[in-house]
Amino acid sequence: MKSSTADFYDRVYNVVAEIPYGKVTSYGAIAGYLGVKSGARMVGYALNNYQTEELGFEIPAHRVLNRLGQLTGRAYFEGDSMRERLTQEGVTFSEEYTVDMEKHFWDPSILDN
DNA sequence: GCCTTGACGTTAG
DNA sequence: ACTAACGCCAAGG
Repeated sequence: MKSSTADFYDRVYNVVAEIPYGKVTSYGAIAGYLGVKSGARMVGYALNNYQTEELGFEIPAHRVLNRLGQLTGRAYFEGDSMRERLTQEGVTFSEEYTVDMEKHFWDPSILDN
């Protein structure tokens, strides 16, 4: 099978779409799950590309944070919609723009189980 | 076709 | 413990 970049993006969207309500994960976790350990930046790039392309179904990109739980992509959302959505889902913040991922972290690996 | 930038992560100082 | 730099891969200029 041929591994193209579009494939990688598609898998990113698929994984992100599986993130449960009130849970969050990191770019690195997704990249690692997809087998591209050093592709954390590509995950974020994929999400950015998704917003512009818009494939037809929405994905909870606001539940994807960096490994520190910081909402690094909040600038790409309207105002504080990212933080507001997470708060609305019951996600707690250790700081204004830092999620307490110790309690809400979701590991993509559970998809294999 | 080369150089810069970027929703990250790890290692070195 | 904190800050700086490098590595990673893809896209745009």
